[in-house]
Amino acid sequence: MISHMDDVAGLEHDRDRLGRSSTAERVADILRERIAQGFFSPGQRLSEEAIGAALGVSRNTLREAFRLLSHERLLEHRLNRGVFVRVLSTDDVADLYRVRRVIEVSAVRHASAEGIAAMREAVEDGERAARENRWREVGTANIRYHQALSRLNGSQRLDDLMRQLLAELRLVFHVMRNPRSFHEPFVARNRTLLELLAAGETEKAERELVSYLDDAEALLMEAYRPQP
Amino acid sequence: MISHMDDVAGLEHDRDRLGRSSTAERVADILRERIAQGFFSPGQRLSEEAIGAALGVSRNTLREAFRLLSHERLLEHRLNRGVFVRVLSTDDVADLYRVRRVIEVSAVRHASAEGIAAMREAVEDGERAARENRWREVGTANIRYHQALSRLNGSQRLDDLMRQLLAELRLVFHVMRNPRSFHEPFVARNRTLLELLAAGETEKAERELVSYLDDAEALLMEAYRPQP
DNA sequence: GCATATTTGTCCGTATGTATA
DNA sequence: CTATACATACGGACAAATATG
Repeated sequence: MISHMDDVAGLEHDRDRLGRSSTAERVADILRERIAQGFFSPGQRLSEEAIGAALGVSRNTLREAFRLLSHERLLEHRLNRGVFVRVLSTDDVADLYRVRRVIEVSAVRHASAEGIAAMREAVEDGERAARENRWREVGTANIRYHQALSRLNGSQRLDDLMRQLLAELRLVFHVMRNPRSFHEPFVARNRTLLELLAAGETEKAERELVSYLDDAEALLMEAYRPQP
Repeated sequence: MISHMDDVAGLEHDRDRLGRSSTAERVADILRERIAQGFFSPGQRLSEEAIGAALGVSRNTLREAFRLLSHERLLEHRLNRGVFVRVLSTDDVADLYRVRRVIEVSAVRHASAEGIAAMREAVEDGERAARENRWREVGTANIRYHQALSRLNGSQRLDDLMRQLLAELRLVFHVMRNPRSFHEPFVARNRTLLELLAAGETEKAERELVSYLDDAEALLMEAYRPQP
């Protein structure tokens, strides 16, 4: 019943969630979640027919959902070939970290008390999850931490960009076979950066952040070597 | 003949341009250009039927083009109401300038010889156009100048963001009744910033840039007062 | 407030073009 | 080179929402 012929990555479980605002957006929400959680792997082709049937929507509607996700760079649209889950190149990863440096370094210079409080919550959630060996939640808290950091800029558009950017990076995180070794070092460094900001040590914080991002990028690149 | 019943803002003139890659993208290119040049005004509703007929494409294809432009924030999609040319609020303008400050200030810190050369070309084009009172081209050169500045960051994603951001700002530029008074002061300031960068005066350049953007924003806000 | 006309949202069937085995 | 599978694009249909009188 759960896995009959038309089922695609368990999509039929989401079928009942179709009932609110715009159909295409709801389909996009479902697919976005599936991609983030790794049910669809980078490079995999998403068939219009199979997914449309599994979700019970027409191909026209599904194509609109594909468009949405293509513009978030989670899917890649190749003309007359179909849509594929995005495969990030090492150049893509490098570019994502260039953008992170620009946004997050700027955020450090706009630090405010309320903003820092939101970061503190994320740090503590991460520390708690780490103590209990829930490494996936450590990763989630880490993303929340960097979103809170980005929010110091006070710009909705930069928040959106950051959210999209971190969603893209999750495509890469799935290649890390050992989530603990990837997340563990940054639990303490999130705390370090936070306390530097709280103490008003802007320049030290900026240096720590740049080194933090350099190290994270290097770690990711190392694990990502095999791919093109 | 030029203006018969089905004609919408002269769209039929673009009909022969339909012949290359993906139809929806080509339609989006045409509409994007029309919006940038002010043929469609902010707040105006774009009828699926009228434009589809004018361009000779089906509603499904046109809707895909609308999606593309909605995600570039040039169009706004209201459920069951249709798509409208985006109307920027003063908050939107403020946010756009916040993003510009982050990206362009960061760019100043990444200045390189080749990048500065591209900026110099744009400056000289602008100065030439200003001497010959071609104020619209002054505006175009100014946009090229800031794109070249942004490119100093060395990030494709930031370039894309900047391009989109400047396209959004053009929605606002159309409310300026006197393009000369808006563009003229910045011809000289573009030159000033360029020479500071070329001389390696990074800190002075950063201060000049921030003051530049503050002034531009204030000027725009002033002209934009009436709207919500 | 009601009834009608218009427009969008969604789906379907089909013909054509394109890539790949 | 042929065959197959698939995406692209069209046109028509109907329901639902909205605008208009």
